[in-house]
Amino acid sequence: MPENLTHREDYRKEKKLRILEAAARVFARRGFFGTVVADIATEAGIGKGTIYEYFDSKEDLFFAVFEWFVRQTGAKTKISISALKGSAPQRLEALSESLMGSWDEIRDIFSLVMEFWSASASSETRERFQQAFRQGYSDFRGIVSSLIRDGIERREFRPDVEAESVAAALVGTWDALLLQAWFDDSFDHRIAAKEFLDVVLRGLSLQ
Amino acid sequence: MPENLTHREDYRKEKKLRILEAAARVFARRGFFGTVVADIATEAGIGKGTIYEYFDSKEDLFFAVFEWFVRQTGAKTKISISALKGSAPQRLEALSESLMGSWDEIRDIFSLVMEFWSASASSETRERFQQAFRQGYSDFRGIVSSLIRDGIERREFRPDVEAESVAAALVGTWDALLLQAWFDDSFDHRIAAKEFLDVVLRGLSLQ
Amino acid sequence: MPENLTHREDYRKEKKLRILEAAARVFARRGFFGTVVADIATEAGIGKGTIYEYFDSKEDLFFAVFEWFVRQTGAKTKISISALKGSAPQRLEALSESLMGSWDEIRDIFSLVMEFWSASASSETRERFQQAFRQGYSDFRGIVSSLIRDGIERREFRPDVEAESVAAALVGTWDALLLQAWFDDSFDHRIAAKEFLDVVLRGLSLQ
Amino acid sequence: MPENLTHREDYRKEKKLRILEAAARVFARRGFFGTVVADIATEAGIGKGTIYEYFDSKEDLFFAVFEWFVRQTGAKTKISISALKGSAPQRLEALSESLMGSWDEIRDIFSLVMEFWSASASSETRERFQQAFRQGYSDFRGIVSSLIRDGIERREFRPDVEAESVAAALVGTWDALLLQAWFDDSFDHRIAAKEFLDVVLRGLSLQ
DNA sequence: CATGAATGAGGCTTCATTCAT
DNA sequence: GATGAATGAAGCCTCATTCAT
Repeated sequence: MPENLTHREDYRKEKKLRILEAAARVFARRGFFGTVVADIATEAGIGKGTIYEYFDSKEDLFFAVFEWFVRQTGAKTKISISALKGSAPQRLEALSESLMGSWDEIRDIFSLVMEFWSASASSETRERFQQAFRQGYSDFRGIVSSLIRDGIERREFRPDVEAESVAAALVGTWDALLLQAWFDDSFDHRIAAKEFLDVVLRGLSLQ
Repeated sequence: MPENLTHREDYRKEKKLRILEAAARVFARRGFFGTVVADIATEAGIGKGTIYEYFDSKEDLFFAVFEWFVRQTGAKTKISISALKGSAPQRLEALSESLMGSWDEIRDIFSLVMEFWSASASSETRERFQQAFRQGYSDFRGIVSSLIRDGIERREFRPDVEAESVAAALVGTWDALLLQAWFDDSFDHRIAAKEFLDVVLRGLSLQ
Repeated sequence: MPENLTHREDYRKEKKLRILEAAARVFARRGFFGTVVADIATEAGIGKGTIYEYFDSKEDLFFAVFEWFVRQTGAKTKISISALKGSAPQRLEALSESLMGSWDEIRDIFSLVMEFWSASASSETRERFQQAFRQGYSDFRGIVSSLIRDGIERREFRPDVEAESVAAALVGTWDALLLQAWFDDSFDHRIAAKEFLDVVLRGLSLQ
Repeated sequence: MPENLTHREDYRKEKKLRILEAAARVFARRGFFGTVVADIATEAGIGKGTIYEYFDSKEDLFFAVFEWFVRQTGAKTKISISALKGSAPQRLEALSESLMGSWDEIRDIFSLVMEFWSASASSETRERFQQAFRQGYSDFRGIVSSLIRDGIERREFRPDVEAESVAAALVGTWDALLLQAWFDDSFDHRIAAKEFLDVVLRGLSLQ
């Protein structure tokens, strides 16, 4: 019986994931308000009613997609960051390149991020989303600032650098460069990131 | 009669502006989809139908707000930039402070910007909005990069600096810092901007 | 003063007629429900509000157009009929040709007739219109049947002919032939009327 | 599963028909523009939204009613005509009586026909309806004219009769007699048709 | 568990009519 | 008298959600 339950749970979990993936695609394509629940069902190859067996509402599903997406992205980022080697500047460069390089993956879901932002700007879920964003940005800022502090301790960066501020700005820069790439195909965010980080690293350096 | 016509036209133009302002407030508060046309009418203190005497549709009104907003912001920015004096680094600092300082004004309309982004992420108006954003970013990038090139020519910045890339990144950074401030009250974007620009200017400097 | 009043009345009467004519054109073009009062004003080259100085409502105007049209058509028909000369068969033929021949004039207002019919099929004015139609048809039937009775008395038609029935049918035939011509350009109602009347006259004749 | 599908399809088809019938009643009662979609739903005993599960729009439903009605009427007429026996004159008399006799059935849907005419006189569907009318009239004309040609061949009618013209006129006469009966209760279309056909048949006869 | 038929609240938009100028 | 700006009732349609099968 426990095994049975487990099987059933596995089944549900897998199905839930299928719906999640389908929903992510449709939301990214059409936006939250532009998306019709029936479309998600069609995309997932199931009946309309089935979605409500797994999620309470369209909004609930939307937020589940959001959380799933954030968790996924966060996990990937943490893994790639923890794998970084070398000096602080080298690690920052590697991080930047990793972020900018994942563009091809990110571009498909950037529309989704825009939707999350949008949802955070309106509707009652505003607070819910804002908090999640706050958290996500904060986590990332923390990682980068600890990396910078590490550099300061190792005497790779100037001691009077405000790690928190620089981290916040850098995170923002990367985000905004991806944004510019998103709505402007001709914009090369990789070069911009590389050149800019060069300047920043020089500014951080002891000399 | 020409005078009469002029009067009428003035009247209509002014009324259109009043509706625009009311719409901007409501759209900022509730988002495009969260906004009900009746709310805009109430906010403007007029009847529902009157809006349709001045705008073809809710979407039309929304885009009109957008264009009006972009035009306004763009004009203000250009004026404040043209007024900048001093060396290139000084001008960049002044620009940064000016942007970050206008936060109190901007914060009220940032929600509106989010809405425009949102609208650009979905629906058929996507292209319309994306292009406007592209243009806006591109304009601003151009201003900042010419400022940097100016600095290079004046030997205030290193000659091997990629003005375009740095400009794109800086513009993005400011944008993203405002964004972080927008959804995180405890985040001090002014300090972050100041500290970060310090680093960047040091990185740009000849030494 | 009486002269003054007369002038004013003349002015009003003429203006009313201008509105009537404009309304007839627009109603014929777009139908009652498809017509927007503003269009009539534009067509008449006046302001929207002015119409309500001369007519109580859109429906009132519509009915006024109808009555004006019926009066006009009726008057014309009576005149042309009273001018008919010759034997009863000859007068029927002349009448038929006159009716069918006025097609080029009628075709432009047939849409209007359709609208009147339509209005009679729906809305509260149903009864109003139905009665007018009844009256119009009845008048015309009366004219034709008296013409036929005249023929019977003159021994040009068989004595056992039911004048009323034949008149009703003939009137209907002409009406329906014009209708067919109206929605089928390739249909030649003149030939059909002529050939058919030939048969009918032969059927009415003593031999 | 195929059986299941068939069941579902049957169910939908039947439901669609129920809506069609309800819509026909309401449209006949109130006209196209006078009809509110909610009324149809009430008449059909279903919810407003359900109608849109089966028809794309009010106009679509209206045209579906029209087609259904035309198909039904056409089918009935063809059947009754093919069942006619006897000489050509006898068959024409039988046809006339059959048409005039079905008045009690027709009267309830004549309002509907008026609505179709109305719809054909306005809006973009004009062409759609006009063509259907053209077709219907043309079909009927064809049937009657072949009946007449048959009579000519059998030497029951004069050889110089223009079958097409007479057919067109006869069809029109019947139509118009029903029309007169529709808006004038006191008008006896049966007698008029009988008496008139007498005259026409006499006119068609060899003597 | 899965489904899709049914629903009705709610939103955008139209337009006849009014009325201040 | 003439005008057109203003209005709000009313209608079509969408779509998230429910629920019987």
